[in-house]
Amino acid sequence: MSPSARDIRRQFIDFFVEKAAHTEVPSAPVVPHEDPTLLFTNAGMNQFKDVFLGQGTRPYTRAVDTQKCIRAGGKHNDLEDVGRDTYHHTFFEMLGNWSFGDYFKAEAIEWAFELLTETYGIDPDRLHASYFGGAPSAGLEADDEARELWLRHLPESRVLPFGMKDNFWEMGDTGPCGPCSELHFDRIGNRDARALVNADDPDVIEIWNLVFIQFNRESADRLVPLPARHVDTGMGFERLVSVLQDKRSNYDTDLWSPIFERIRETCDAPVYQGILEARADMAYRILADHARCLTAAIADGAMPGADGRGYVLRRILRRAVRHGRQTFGVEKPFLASIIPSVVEALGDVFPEMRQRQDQVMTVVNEEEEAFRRTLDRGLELFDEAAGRTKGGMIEGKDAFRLHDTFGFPIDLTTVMAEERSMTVDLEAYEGLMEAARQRSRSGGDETDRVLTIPPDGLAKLSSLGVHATRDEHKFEGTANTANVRAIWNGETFVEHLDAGERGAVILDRTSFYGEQGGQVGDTGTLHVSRVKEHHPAEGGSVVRIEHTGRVGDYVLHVGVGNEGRLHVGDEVEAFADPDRRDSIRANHTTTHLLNLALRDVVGEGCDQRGSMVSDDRLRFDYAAKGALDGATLASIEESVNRRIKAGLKVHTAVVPLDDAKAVNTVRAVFGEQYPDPVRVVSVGPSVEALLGDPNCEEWMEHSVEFCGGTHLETTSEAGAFVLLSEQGLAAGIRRIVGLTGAEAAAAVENAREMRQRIEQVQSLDDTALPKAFDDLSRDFEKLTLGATERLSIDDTLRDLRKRAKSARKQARSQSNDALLERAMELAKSTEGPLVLGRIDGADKDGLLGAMDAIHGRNPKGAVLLVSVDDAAGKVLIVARVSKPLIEGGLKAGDWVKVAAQACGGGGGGRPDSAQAGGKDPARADDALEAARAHARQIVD
RNA sequence: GGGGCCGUAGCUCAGUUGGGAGAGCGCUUCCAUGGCAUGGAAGAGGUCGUCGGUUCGAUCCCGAUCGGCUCCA
Repeated sequence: MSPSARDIRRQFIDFFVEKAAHTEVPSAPVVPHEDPTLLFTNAGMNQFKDVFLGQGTRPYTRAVDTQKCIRAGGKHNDLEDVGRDTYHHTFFEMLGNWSFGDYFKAEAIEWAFELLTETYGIDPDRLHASYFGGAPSAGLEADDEARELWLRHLPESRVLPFGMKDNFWEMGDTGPCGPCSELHFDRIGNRDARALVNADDPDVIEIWNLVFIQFNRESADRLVPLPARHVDTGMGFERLVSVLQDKRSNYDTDLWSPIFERIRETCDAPVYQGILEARADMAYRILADHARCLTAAIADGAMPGADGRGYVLRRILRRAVRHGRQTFGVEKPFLASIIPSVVEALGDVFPEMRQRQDQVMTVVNEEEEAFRRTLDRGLELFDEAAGRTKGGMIEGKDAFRLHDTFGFPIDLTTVMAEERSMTVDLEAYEGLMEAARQRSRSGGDETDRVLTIPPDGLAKLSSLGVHATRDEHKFEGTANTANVRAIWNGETFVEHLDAGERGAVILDRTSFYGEQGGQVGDTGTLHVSRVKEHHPAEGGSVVRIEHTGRVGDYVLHVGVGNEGRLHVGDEVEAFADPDRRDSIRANHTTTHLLNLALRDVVGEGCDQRGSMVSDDRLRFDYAAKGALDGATLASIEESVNRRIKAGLKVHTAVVPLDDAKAVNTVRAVFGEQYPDPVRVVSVGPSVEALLGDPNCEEWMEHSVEFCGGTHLETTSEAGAFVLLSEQGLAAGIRRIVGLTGAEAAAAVENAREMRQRIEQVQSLDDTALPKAFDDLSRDFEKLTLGATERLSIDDTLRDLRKRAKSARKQARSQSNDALLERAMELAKSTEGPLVLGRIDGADKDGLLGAMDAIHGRNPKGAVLLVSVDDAAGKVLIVARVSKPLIEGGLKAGDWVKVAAQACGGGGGGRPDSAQAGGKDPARADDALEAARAHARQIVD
């Protein structure tokens, strides 16, 4: 009887914990925290990257874990391979043991061999070890140390050297690196499988990679030995299980069978046969893999969306839905019902999946519904395109449009075409695709580049001896003296920044707050106080800092040189703009109060999904089912203001994470990884009081959050809070925008003035009302107003709008009556087929109406009317000509043109009906005369 | 981060050399009708997403902006 996946995982962890005092570390979220270079966590080392880069430390030097990984999108993209073979997955677990400057090769190799052969009982004859065979061209020697260690257990014939590609690990172009050593397993056995190692043979597979980090690469040809050497190992869990359960495919293990069973029930599918080429079996594998991936990602807080990792999730979900529909013919949304089987399989190891199961299912369901809607729209276009094919080939531009606008992958279009015995012009499609890619690439903003430093730049920084910026005084923000350590110009590090140049300045210490945790960075100035010795003649310099950001543990002061030249090595006085900092502090503390008010008013479940605190407003995104009504908004606003008025003291303290987590009222953000110790921000009670009695009921009245931002000393400094808007962001997520301080006061004042104006307008009579109402309502749209005020004012305006409308209508019908009357008089007083006249004060519709009235009376003639609008300084001309007269040569278009040209304008239209305008009301009669002359010439 | 498409009546959408805002469904009223999408007549309902520009004139052309969809990196 083979061991279960659960046992295998447990044995791995226990082995390192018990055998060698490793600390068991939970898997990091699959959505990386503060690492923009990474779409998803894709390797076990991600969560320890800062340790390897020498930028961070851990309270332990030996760790063991199973890490949730996603490889989809980005550089490592396995999405298209999933389902086609037995071992590619978008989501998988990576087992690993780690040494941070502790043990090295001997122990790592010894334990790896012992675990596999003794604990797991793998036949040593099936194992091959690979080691780094050296690369003379790169100046690297063979890793004979590893070779010797393996030879203690394995014969020479199964300890094999490989080159850079297979056995030398590098994080980037520069940075930590080192040789690695892998264990390969032969699924068949009793043969000489040497030649099949690293040869992409499905039966001779790599199961464990041991990386020995011993160098730091400073440049393409310079390697320096590291003082602290690390071990980073990774063993693909799914593959290991297949080996230990003696299955040739990862999918044949008990990790997948419960999920397959659920798919069979849900989709009413034929039983899984395990055949690689079978369409149904492929769909099984894709559905199961994608369901696992979606569960992991969404449970860690990712959402399907239009860009970045959200877009990757959307594609994965659609691919799953498509296979369910096309292969199993499922019509209803079905994907969500597979999720519980994933949670059942993995929920014990990754409890967040169990906690968030309902939410994952809701999100998946909504996204599937949305996909169905675009699918329907695209189907119409497809039908249309199919209808006008020539020779049964769908045009490339139609296929492209389906892809680009409706999200139809090309293979879907091809399949649908095949079902109708048609083909797709793939060549033209590819051409358009490439053109689109080109267009997309050619854009781009120069100024953004300077805002961040890529990973190799970072490595360069540390090799230049630039240490992490000391920013412990960022909470006070007082001016400080600092030394310029580096200047980044967006491409490379430079020695100086001239006036007018843009760059990012790195100081040894700063009191600027770098953008972090949803709080914007500070702005300010850097003044040179003492120039570096060897260029004293150049004098001082000032740099205006427009943004402060963070990369790794460095704080970047991004700005433009104002005067002089700033050199690396100069001493500067750094001033952060104090007023702006105050506004940010007010908005940040108020954001915490808002978070608490939401829980008070709406209840649990409205968890924070993000926030943005800047100097002019605050933004808070949270999970919610639907919109909040006016009364709810009002009471949230009131709740925040009550706490502001109460003048509560804001306390901060850095305390052990576990102690802080125990406090009952803490609102932590899901999926966020908090440092230990963590900074606690408490509004009201002191942090000592909280920790002294973490379960005290009273705390629930107060806001306590883990937060690294800047805050007020007492809440009353915020002045007031105005809730500006509440709107939907994405399925299940809503956003509140709010103001504090002066901005809030202005919004309150705006509302007061607006109400006054409404009262004035209400007292107007019907002639003045329409225009006054238009002005009022236009200003209302533009005005910054609190959401509750806006709602209630909008209510008042509704009645007024009705009144204005009917007043306008009545006025128009009255003026139209008058116009018609004058038109009839004109017609009566004119002899012959031509009616020309001037009816001032008519608008376009009125004039056209009058013209029609005359035409109705005189259907065989021609009419041309002129109206003067003195206020606008314009002349309006309309004309209508009957068929017989058109044939006689009188065309309405020409006619009005002649008239318009006589009063400084132009115009045109159809032969039977035309309009024109002029800019000179004084010459309106000239226009009329010109028109009369023109018509007489033709008609008479 | 960059590109493409879309935004017109309560709903689904038409609307080209730039020249008078439409259809179907729904709604209101009246007439007819013993029936599950009943027939007929009349009517209401529109800042053509918003702001700016070009023009005598913009739903239409141009620019910005907001919202929805979508693709690429």
